Amino acid sequence: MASKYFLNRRFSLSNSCLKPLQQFHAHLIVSNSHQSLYLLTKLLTLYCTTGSIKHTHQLFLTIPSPDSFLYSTLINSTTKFHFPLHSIYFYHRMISSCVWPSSYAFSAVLKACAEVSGLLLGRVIHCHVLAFGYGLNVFVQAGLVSFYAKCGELGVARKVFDGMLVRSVVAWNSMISGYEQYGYANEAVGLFGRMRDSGVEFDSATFVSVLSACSQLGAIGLGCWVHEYVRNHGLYLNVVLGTALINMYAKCGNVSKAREVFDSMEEHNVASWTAIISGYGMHGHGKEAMELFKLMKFRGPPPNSVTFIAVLSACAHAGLVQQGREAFAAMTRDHGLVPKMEHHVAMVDMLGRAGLLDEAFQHLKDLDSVGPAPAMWTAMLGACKMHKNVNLGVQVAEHLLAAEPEISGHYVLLSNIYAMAGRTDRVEVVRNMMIQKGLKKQVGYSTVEIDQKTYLFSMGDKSHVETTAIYQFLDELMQQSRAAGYVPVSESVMHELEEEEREYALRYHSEKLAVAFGLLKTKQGMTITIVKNLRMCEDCHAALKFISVICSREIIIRDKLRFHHFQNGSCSCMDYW
DNA sequence: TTAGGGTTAG
Repeated sequence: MASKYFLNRRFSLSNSCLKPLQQFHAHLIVSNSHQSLYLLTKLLTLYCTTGSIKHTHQLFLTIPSPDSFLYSTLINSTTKFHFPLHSIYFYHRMISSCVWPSSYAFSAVLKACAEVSGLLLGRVIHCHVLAFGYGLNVFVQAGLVSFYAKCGELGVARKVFDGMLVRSVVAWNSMISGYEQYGYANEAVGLFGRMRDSGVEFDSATFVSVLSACSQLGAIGLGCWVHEYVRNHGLYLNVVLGTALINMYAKCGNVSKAREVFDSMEEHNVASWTAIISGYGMHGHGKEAMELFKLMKFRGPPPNSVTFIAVLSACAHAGLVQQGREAFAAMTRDHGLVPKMEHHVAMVDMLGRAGLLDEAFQHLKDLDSVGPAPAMWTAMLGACKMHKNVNLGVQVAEHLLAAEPEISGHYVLLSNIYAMAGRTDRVEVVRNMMIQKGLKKQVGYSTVEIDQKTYLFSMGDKSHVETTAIYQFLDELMQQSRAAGYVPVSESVMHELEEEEREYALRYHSEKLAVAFGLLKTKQGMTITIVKNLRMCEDCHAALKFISVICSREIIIRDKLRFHHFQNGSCSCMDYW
């Protein structure tokens, strides 16, 4: 319903804008001005602005000898209004008509290539850049850096970037953003450090990418530095920068700071609303997430598909099943949004976590006609493990292993389920299957940030210079924990491939090492924040409750799915994860 | 004599 409304609206908007343009065009012909390339260029741009590529193209075909400027403007406009294929077509027309391209044409067509992920085409255009002598043009070079970075060719992007004699802020931003977008957050932060040293002035786009990198790393120290800089230099907190800050604070463990930023922003859009709802959700604050969602419906922009993923996920992590069901129904009923696979995954996850395994399974089976995605089976399998339903778990795992036989995580989950049921014979079978297929358990790692520097630990890691002190301190902590009543949860390591690794693995999981290091390196009373790439294991979850009491510290762990705040012997997730 | 490259939520 809603999309139909927007379609009609767009259609009528185009129509109402087109008429005066057509009148203007008619006027040009009547007054014999239709030979003026200047006026025709203007008219082409305006047609493009209305979204009517058909009229733009038709007008172009009537122009006998377009010049370089007209082509550049046309390529630029078609790219700007998201007709990348037309942009590439007009570029081709220009080259084959032997019109000498300007540097402007290259910036624009490279952007169009990036939009369609046309790596091969972009490479050809890179050759043209060199052939036409624009290899050292600052704008074209920045365009190339941006193009290669967006296509994930970070090495090539970096080569062009390093070869620049003058590096504009946009070139720096493109390179930093490329690293961040492809998950190389450390490289993004590192390059930002070099940018600081080089004396180039940052702008809000620099900070948006750096803040996203901080979010990935849990690097709140650097994130706060950026926030301070923005405040001290009077940079306007636009909606994009504000959203990046909300996301950074939420993902670095400080959701109340995220809320402060949200409240201080002059303008909110659907992304900023979604960011704060999602932030509350990942910390298990479902009530606050739903209150904001209510407020959004009352005075914000209409929620979109991403907003509903955040809402359903917030309900899942807080056990708000009824509200989740209602939101799922409202999605189509009130907002005309068709649930995508991600929404179904969130529903299965929510119902499964709440122990409503039959309903979750039914939701999954109802999608049989379209074929439920592996992610739905994964959510279902996770729920079976959580609620110790071995029979259903095995049934679900069979589907999942048939669909994705190469994902080691599925085998690990299944072996956990067998281990819980005491079926060590089956654990062994699953383990052998993994060995036969040459699959290895995904390596878990945890990071902790101290004085704006991020330290990474993996299981049994001994690469750190202070390894001896860290292990000694961790052993002391575990000893004190045991004296206080902690019992190791050995199930958590049943999936380790080698027998002798188990005891060792349990004692020196990456999150325990990162916590020990964090405690050693920070002052008493300071909160420790750890980021883990996988879900945290049950044993570490149990141990950290004790450690939070022994050290009188708040310990925050962000795992693959959500946040855990350990304080005074309990966790904010209430063991509901 | 008209114009450019970079940035948010899952």
